[in-house]
Amino acid sequence: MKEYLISIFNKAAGKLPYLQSVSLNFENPKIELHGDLSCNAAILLAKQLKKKPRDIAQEIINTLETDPNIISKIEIAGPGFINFFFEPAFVAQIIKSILKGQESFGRSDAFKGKKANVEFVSANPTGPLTVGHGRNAVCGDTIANLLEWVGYKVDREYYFNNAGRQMRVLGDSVKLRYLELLGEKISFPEDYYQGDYIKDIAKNLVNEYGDKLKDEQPEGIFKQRAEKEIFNDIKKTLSSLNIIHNIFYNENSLYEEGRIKRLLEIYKEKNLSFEKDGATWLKLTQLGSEQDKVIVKSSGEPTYRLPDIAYHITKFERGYDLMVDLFGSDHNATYPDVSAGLKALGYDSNKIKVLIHQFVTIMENGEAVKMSTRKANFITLDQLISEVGSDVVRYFFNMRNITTHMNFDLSLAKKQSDENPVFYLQYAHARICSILKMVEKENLKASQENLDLLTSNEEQQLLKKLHQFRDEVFLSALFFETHRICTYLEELAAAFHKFYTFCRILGSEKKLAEARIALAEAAKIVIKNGLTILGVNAPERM
RNA sequence: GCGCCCAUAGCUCAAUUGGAUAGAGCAACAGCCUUCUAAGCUGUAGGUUAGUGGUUCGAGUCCACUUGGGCGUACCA
Repeated sequence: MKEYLISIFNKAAGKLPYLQSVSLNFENPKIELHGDLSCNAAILLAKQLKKKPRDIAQEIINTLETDPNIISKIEIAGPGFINFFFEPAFVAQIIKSILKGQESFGRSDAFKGKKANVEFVSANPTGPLTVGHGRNAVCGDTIANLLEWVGYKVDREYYFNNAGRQMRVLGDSVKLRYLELLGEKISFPEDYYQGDYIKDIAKNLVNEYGDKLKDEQPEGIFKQRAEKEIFNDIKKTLSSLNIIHNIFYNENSLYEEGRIKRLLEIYKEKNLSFEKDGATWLKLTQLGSEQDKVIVKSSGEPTYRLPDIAYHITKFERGYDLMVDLFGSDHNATYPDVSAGLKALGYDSNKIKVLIHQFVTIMENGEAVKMSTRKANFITLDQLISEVGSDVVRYFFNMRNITTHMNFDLSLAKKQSDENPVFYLQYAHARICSILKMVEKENLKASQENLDLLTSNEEQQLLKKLHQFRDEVFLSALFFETHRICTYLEELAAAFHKFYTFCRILGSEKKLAEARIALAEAAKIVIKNGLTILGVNAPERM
């Protein structure tokens, strides 16, 4: 429908040049009375043309060459909206595109030939993933899916650091637990990793090596073993959500390849850094920031900013047209420094899209649970998945705008998992599969011959919803908003359930039944494609 | 103190990026299964969009201030 309007407006723009100076915007009105699609161009043009919007609207309508078999009515309404009403028979034609496109319907090649990198999760291997990481993981993977649907070639990347202070404490923690298991009296510092998983790793070492590791350094086998086991667990957790990163980028390689050293030299050469109090500072004030920041501590160790900048340079070198970084809100202060540091070197930081998601507050028995990996009072992502299932976890995190502070009531999630909207969608899909099996037994088949019979309110509502899918995918990708897909699918499922209730297939006249089967198949394809983007299964029966 | 984010129905959240009468789910109430899956459908009730002012044809959305919350504000990441 929208494509048709765009084409006739483009044609009219030849006669009305001012149409080219406005961005054409066709909306789906909330109220049926306002038509199927609505255009506000006349209102937007009023000021520029110094004419009444309704007069401009009339002029536009007079110029449009519309096919009466496609558009049944055009109205000017309110302050100057142009409302278009479509012929039911034309609306039904969408079924043909859907059945032709199948599992590709909704994809577009808008960004064909472009490469994108989505960096997400990126948790250091100091402990299992928590529910908080779950939001990052799910949204990151879904955004990657969305980008693929609009034509990008996408890399899913995990950036990690296995050096540094956190990891040293991890090694120390494992060694202490190891000694404890050997019967030594230890005192376990409060700021060490308290979780039971540390004891499990120590136990494995005792089982394999006995007391032979007593004199080993914590930085050696203890740290290495901990990293390996924890990383394996993280990957296992992610893969149970069907999340697979194809690139793991180790911060350490930036040092090994001499990138850190080189970057420092470049900043010095360009006179963008200076020495003070034994540390090296980046002249961020000169680049528009509030204050200068340390990039190498007086101890000689770089702060996170330097490797972060070097890391993003590798992404530029790897030729990405779009780089998405997904962080929790605790990182909201770090990015501007990195961006400024990159811009100073001539990199186009507009290619980097930093998405900050707000925290997940876990509620249990009406109380907020404060979580910390160090203190080990977290709820792991694994626990959550095993309690409610991967589909619910993925849907739950996807269904909300990442800007929202999200409340996760654990007790409620377990109790009411049956009432989760994801089942509403899956049920719609299962219902369609079931009816399609049923009609096969009756020797009925989908037919595209008599789609013009699909004129009832429920059929038309469902068809119009199907028209919107491709646009929803495109806009979701453009704005990196996964929740739009959820909202759309809930509306689509609702439209289907109504159709199912009021428009029966078995028992209808044969031509009508065959057209309805085609409609049901089209709805099935779109629901399934939408769920696929979200990473949620579309079951054939429930 | 300063910076970023947030505040919408009893609860959890939407609202086509400034559009027309702010919508869903859950919870509550009243109905619908001898007929394709009742994990469904129909109806009722629920709102000064935290507050005050401003910008314009038009504001939940943009601006200013106020209130209340989250996260930062390191020579941690």
